[in-house]
Amino acid sequence: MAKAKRTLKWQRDPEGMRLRILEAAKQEFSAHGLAGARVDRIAAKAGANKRMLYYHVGNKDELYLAVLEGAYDKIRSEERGLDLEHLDPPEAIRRLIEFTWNYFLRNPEFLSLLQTENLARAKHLKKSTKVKSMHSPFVEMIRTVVRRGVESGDFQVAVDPVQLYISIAALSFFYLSNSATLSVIFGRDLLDKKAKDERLAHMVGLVLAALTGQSVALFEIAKAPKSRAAVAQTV
Amino acid sequence: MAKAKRTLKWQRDPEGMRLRILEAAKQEFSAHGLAGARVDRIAAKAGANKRMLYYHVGNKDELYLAVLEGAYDKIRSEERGLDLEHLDPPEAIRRLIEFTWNYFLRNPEFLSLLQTENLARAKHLKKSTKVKSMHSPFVEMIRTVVRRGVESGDFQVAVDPVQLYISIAALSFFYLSNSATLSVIFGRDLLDKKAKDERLAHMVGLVLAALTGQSVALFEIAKAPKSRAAVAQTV
DNA sequence: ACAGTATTTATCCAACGGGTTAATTTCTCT
DNA sequence: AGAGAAATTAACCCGTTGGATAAATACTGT
Repeated sequence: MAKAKRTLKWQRDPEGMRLRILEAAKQEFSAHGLAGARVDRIAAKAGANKRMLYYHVGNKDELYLAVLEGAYDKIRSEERGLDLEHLDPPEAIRRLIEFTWNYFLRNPEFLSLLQTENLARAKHLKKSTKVKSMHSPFVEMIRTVVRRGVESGDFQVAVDPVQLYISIAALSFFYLSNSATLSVIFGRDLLDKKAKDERLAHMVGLVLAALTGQSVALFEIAKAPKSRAAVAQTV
Repeated sequence: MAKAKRTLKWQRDPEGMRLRILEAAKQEFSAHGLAGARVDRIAAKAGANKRMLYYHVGNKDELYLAVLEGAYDKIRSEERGLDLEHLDPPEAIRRLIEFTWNYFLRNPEFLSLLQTENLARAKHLKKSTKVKSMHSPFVEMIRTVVRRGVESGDFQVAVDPVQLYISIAALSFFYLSNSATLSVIFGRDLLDKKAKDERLAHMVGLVLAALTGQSVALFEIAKAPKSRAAVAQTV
């Protein structure tokens, strides 16, 4: 009460409101998909009136696209922060895998949004001029890392960087985005600490072994799960 | 007109009707997700009345679960048909990757259904007693293949079969389920013949190189896309 | 201080969509 | 044949939902 002015019925804050709306929309769309998302819930979550969504962003579809573009924007900008140029090739690849894995872990909504958009066959993304111009810097990074690796003799073969990029993303993405069904099927929790550590070790080991021809130390960890079975538990 | 009896208003065909409903539901759910699916459209597609869905299967959720269970049922039964016991380890792994890839290609609805279910955090699958008992036979298959490979010296290291299974699935799954957004981002069609051939070659090469320590012939194809790559395939 | 504009609230509504009710038609068994 | 059960149709119900309209309230510059 005793704060600055006295509490008015409401204050203006267009920028803040827009951000809160987009954040709420991100939550809602990633939790329920496009069709399952409820405009009213987004409004409520943003502490706003439903009319505000239309006023500040647009209708449901525009809202969704804005969220999607924001998500791409965010990952691309983080990707740019990671420079692999000065690392030796195997270390650069390891770093890349770790970044991808951790980014997905820290931003589960990103995974959900991509799933949702792919379910829609990228119908919305195709309309976005924004996203099409945001190339991932990774592909070129990988290209030079691979070239350096081959030249130095660290890597036994030159892979197509796009394929490698997709594979690295795939190994993390699928594990995390499908962890719910996989956990049911395998009857164990794929998201507990130990399982996650093992997964990261496995991925790094797999990719580096393929590139260098030598199985990496970390790969071995996954190898002999001394079989008090890796489990830990689910549901 | 001049057929068998004369055309009655309608014939009875409970089993056929049930199948048509489930098939239509599979299409609808995989195309639009759970929330996006329309019960009326399923009925129309099945050449039936909406009431029939409820009569033969149940409400929307039950319909969805039946479809999901059917999808798992199908892949598990095909998996069982694949026996890798008599192949030498590297060949068995290659076979496994090819099967997975081709199955996903031939059954795109399976991918969509899994995405949908994971978006729902496997809420429905958890309720299915059926699916929980249908363990994939792959894990045990892989375990013995890996053991044989290590013993014979073909493989340089013993991987955890669950991790390997997930990785093999991941490499195909992600590429296909996310091909829509990836195609937009890379500005090229990941689903044309050439791209698919290269992808399969890359996956086989990656996994086998990791296991054996030697880069496989096929791996090279991806590198220098001379592309008349292996394969035979699909769709 | 006040006029004009930007921001927010309070209601409303028409279409949609899942599900239900009740009547109708075909089949089967005796 | 014909009665009872099974399968199918047709019509309706009603809460939900995206979106729109109009009025109120807070700012801004002059």
